[in-house]
Amino acid sequence: MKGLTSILIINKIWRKVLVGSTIILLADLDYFFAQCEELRNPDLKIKPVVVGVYSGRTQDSGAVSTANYVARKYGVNSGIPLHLARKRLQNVDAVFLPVDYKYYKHISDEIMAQLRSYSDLFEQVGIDEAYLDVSKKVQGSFKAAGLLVEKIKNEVKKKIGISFSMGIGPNKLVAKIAADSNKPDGLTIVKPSNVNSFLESLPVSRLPGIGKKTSQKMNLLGINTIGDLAHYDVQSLIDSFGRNLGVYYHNSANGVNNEPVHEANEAESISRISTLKENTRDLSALLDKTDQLILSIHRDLLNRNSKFKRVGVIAIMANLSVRSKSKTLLSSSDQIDLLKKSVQNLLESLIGESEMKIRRIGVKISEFTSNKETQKQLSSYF
DNA sequence: GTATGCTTTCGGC
DNA sequence: TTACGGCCGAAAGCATAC
Repeated sequence: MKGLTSILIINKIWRKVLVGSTIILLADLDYFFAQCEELRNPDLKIKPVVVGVYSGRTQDSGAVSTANYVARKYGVNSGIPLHLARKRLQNVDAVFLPVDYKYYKHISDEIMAQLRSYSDLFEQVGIDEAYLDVSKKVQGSFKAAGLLVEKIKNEVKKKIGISFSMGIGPNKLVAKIAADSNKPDGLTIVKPSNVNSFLESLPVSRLPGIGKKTSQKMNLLGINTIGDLAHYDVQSLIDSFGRNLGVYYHNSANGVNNEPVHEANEAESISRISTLKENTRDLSALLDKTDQLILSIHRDLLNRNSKFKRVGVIAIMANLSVRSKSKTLLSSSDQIDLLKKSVQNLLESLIGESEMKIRRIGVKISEFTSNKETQKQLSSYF
């Protein structure tokens, strides 16, 4: 065992000598949905562009998915109600469009293929982000990495017409924060020797995984910047946030992160959610909607040749609070009737727990097993 | 008391 | 005056087993 460890360490040192340090890129496609709309209609570029999810319940009910930077100047950001966006842009020549996911996905696929070709290891995150491990490709040189990124940016701009922001760092965490710090069309390089000075003055909320709630809690402990967090006693962090998070926060604040770049796996859950025409707590009205959602989920399930073992329903109540119910089955299944029956049971019990009417309803399945595996096991058994 | 598993909520994009 | 999507994975919260 000791011998093996030594070999691994020697291996690591050799790698360092041969290729230099690890270099990770994070590419983040700028205001992606809105930029895609500008791509197919360049006249939009000078106007505020708002891409929204329209729920169909009233004119303009829904939320903003992405807005271009012209619209953001008016306070129109992701997540705000479309009505509010209208109000903020009422005296401006603004353009409101519904999301066209298929089109955006097509553009994304082309860009991702391009990015992948420049990487040693590639990991797509969502429709608009990707990590590239380019350590070998650039021989561990941050300078070479910077030149490579300029080249990729120009090529994607020329071939596809989309801009993105890039962060370069010694690991995924630093690359991500770097990319966030200069948008749109930015490039930020953080060499290992600059990691600490780069991070220390930033607010803790810039660390992935630290949102509003956690940063408020940290502020109460006197932790405001990432530098404060980096110097805070680890054991005290563990006491406040638990072992996993405490260690994660400590390492992250010090720029330490060893997450490898790897190809994304298949999704761990499939879900659909939809806004009802009007608020209701009538079971048959809800089941009409969940049946539609189930049909779409089941199509996806068959496409990936999987079985599910867990079923859930999620309800957004009239006051926008969220309730959910889920259940693990005794065995995996791909049967739509079982799915429908499970959803009905969960829905009945959820309705029984509150007097409030429901505004949006969703269905989710998870804990998949592959049909292929099952078939293999069966055939080898017989 | 700690690990594990199940269920609900949180939060990023 | 108010206004409010549709995903996903991770974390939190809780119960049970050892």
